[in-house]
Amino acid sequence: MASIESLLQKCTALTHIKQLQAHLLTTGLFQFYPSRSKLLDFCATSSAGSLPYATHIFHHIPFPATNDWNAIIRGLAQSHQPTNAITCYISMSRAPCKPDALTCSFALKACARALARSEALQVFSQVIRLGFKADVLLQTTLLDVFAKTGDLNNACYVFDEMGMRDIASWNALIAGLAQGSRPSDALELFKKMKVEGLKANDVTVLGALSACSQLGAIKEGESVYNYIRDERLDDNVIVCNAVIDMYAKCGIVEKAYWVFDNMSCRKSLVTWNTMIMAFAMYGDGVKALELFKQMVQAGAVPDSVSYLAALCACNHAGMVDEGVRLFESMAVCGVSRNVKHYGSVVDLLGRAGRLEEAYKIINSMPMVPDVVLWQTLLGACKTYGNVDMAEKASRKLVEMGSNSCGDFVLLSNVYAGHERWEDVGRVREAMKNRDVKKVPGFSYIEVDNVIYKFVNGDQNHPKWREIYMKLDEIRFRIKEFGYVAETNYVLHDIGQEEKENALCYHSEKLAVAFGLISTSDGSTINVNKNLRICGDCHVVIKLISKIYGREIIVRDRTRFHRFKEGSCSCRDYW
DNA sequence: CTAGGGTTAG
Repeated sequence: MASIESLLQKCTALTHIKQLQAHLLTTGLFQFYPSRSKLLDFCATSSAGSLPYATHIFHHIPFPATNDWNAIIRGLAQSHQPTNAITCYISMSRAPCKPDALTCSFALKACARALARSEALQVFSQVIRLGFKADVLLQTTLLDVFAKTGDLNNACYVFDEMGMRDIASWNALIAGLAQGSRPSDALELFKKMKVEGLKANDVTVLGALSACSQLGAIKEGESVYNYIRDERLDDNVIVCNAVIDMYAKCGIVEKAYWVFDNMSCRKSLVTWNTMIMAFAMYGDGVKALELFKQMVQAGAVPDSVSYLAALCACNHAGMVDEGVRLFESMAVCGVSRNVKHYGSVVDLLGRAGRLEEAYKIINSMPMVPDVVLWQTLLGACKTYGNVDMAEKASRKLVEMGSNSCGDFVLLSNVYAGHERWEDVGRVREAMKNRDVKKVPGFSYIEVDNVIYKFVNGDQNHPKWREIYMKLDEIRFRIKEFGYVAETNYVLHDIGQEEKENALCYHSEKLAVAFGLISTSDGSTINVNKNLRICGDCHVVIKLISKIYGREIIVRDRTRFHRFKEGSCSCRDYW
């Protein structure tokens, strides 16, 4: 008889599995290993199988073996309800058979997916009790769980304590650091790995590229790409996609497109989506939509991410009607809309001043609108000075328990625009009574291969006095060009002069000033900010680009701004 | 027929 593996491989539907099960039952093989466990495993994890059916079989086994449990725990860990795997693992500890290393592996994987940190620690203590402490694979999984649950210190600790490490262990920590808002540490580890004589593979470079993208570290990114080419890692479409994304996020959309256009491997849907999103971030709506068409012509089927990228492109390019048409065509094409699609059109309509339509769309949503949607609408209300709508949006935000400082400032600015000072005061009072949160803004800039980070009002940089002097100079020079500080971007509970100061030392201004004093005349300055650029900084940087003859590229949370000769690529629409 | 399991782009 053919082996159970080869028979399972031929199963493409649940009925095939059932036939095989019947066959095993009649031949009496079902009660023996490894056949039963292998069938269970296949049924629980393969797309041809069915997890409920696997669970059903499992419950009818009088004394399940370790491998039967493993099959179910593995299946549950991969399912939409990974916590069920943890529950199952706990019931197993009351069963007569013992968990093995594999059981622990699947349980830890479930913890990672369920973001269950304390459960992961419990599984880990079991790992030690059962004597699997030195298992490299388990240690790597554990490291990954810590990283994914946001406990990077413990992830590093596990890594440091490992007696043996292989490439996957390094990869797990590099990826963990990159995805856990410590991209600089990820890059450092990437370099250290090479120093220690390990050869980076495709997974390693993905982590490194992700770190470069976040930091906007073009030099690093470029050198990673050179390595990729030398090692021929670019025959992997996933690697190519990450390279395209890296170039796009580091401000070189042309290079991103070059990589896209010169790929030796087959493009995937992600490849197209990445490139469309890249054009969108630059406000090049025409190219983005062209690519969207090309993608369809090439036979790819756009998914919800493709539509999001295209909508985003319309949004950043002010192509309102195209955007609305795309949004409406989604249903026809059978692509489901999520909160982000709604967010994008609401933004699109809001910025065009079509507030009523935006409001109607929010109310027509089949899912609960999130905070971001109402904030978007509120922002549009501020732009168009619509008090009624602003009050509606604010009421929703308060109901939803939003404590964001920006929301209060927006509402108070709408009132201020109509000189309704009593209402302004009321909002200010509400802010004091609540513990409003401010997300700290920061900016990165790379100078001579070193990445510097600035926070608002930063005085930690060794050259901070020089930087502040440069900013004073800038402030003086731009006033000649008629600059007036746009202080309505600041909280209302401080005086005018303080407001100007608060604006003056925004992280992006500090980074640009540092760029001016530490790079050669005429060279391009690249800055990367975690939040959206503020209106005042936008005005100031435009003027800087003109007065100092510099091209300045600022990447903010959502897009790129390319400042040149006094104007910005976004045409002040963002 | 007693291994299998870990790291991965939009």
